[in-house]
Amino acid sequence: MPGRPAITLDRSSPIPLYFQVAEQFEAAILSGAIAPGDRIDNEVDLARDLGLSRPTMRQAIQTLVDKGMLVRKRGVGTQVVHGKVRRSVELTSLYDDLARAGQEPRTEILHLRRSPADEETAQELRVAEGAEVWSLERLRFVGDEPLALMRNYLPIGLIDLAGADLEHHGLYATLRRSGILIRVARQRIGCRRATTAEATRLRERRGSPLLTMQRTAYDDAGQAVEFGRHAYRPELYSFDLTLVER
Amino acid sequence: MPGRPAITLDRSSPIPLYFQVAEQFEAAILSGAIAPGDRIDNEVDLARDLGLSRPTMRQAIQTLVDKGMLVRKRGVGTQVVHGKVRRSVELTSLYDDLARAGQEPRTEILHLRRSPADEETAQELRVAEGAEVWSLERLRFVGDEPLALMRNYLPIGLIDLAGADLEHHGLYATLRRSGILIRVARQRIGCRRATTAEATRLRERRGSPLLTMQRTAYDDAGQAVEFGRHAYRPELYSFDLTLVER
DNA sequence: GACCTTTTAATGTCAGGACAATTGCTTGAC
DNA sequence: GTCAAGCAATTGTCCTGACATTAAAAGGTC
Repeated sequence: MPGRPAITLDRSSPIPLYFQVAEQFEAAILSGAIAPGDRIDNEVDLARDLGLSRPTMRQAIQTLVDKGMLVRKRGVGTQVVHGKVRRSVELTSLYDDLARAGQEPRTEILHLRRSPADEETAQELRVAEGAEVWSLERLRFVGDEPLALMRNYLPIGLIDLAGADLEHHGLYATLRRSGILIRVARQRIGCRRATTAEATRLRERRGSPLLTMQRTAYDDAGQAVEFGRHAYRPELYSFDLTLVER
Repeated sequence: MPGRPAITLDRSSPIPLYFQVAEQFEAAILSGAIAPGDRIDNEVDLARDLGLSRPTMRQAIQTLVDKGMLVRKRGVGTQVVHGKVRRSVELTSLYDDLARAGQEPRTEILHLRRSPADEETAQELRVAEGAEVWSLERLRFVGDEPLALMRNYLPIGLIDLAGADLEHHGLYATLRRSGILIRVARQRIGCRRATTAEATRLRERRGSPLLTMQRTAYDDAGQAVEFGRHAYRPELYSFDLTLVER
């Protein structure tokens, strides 16, 4: 029946206070210290007891509401949502995802070269059709099984991929280390039959269903940074997402 | 070069001020009155000119940032994101989606009955295995083409589906009208071959790839109110989503 | 001209307060 | 006993103010 976890604040830390509070609430929820369905204490009391202002406390709770872990009801209170919280689709690469899950991913670079952009790629990256772009094709494994075939296109001049260690760090981590921060991405998830070439690479039969994802990512200047066409083996991969009504 | 659209505020309206501002900014962006890449005026000036406080103005901008339409950069400003804003995955039903797109959807109810919950359904809805739940199966058309086969399971007692007009209103609208508000939903998107029964219903060949979506929806009390297993024809449907880094 | 420092401008964080709106419960009348 | 009015609890909205942090631009020095 704890209406709140034990929370310690470090005011000298550069980590924002609302974030510290949110983190510790999240840990308490994930560990089960606060059970699903439990009501947490009201904002005013929490703020007073922690020595915070109410807006700061509200901001902490809001971040968890946005994550789908808490639900607020005016006149009632704030509750922990039922149902285990699956990881939602995030702005991270598959490599990061797998590494976090401890699955030991491995990447094989099939090719990395400069080539003219096809029509769709040019449109997504906002370059002229036929203009040169980086073209990267990779095959990702979990253990010995091929998992995904990934084709990425990046505008030239943004980054020099030739020297990047793409086998060990993932595309997004490579971009981050070059100071390129992805802020917005638009994805389209679909499904189609494997081509012969895809089937060979992924060790599937020709015509097997593949889960596909197209993504265009934009940096914090709103510029298109990456366009990708990926294909996943559906027995090994799916997209989990949490939707929250505002 | 407009740093802002013309904004009118109605302080007597029950619609929150921050929402009024966000709506009008959104309209200006969608209409192209503010072009992608344009920087909008800074928060302080906007707040002053509109006669609002800065937190309110910030809240307005934040809602659009959350939607992926704007990007903020500390020390720099706030910009309109490039790339047309596709509809993101929202907490609405397919019926709502299609109706909004003016596609004239049509729904055929294949069956609506009470039946014992299988293991997965029972777990998702948090009822005992074998307990009775509503079982609803529908086939959705766009024009003459079957688009999706939808199987939904709802706990009994929450709502009486027997009298609902599911052919014309969609499941979520029906729930809304009964005072049940969906606040959080978890989805898993995948892909597999069609079974014979599915292929017949969807006018596909047996073994054709189908896009699948599993969803569990929770109301504002955190209770599971719906579990669904849907299958879509991949030539006619895909999932678009916008991801935003927080 | 290249490089470092300072300035400036913008968003990020936080405080404290006030009132509104909604909900659920209690109390009272019938 | 039942129903409705009132009340208390809780989140929603909005205000004013302050300082911190970051990034780009401007300026000065070598």
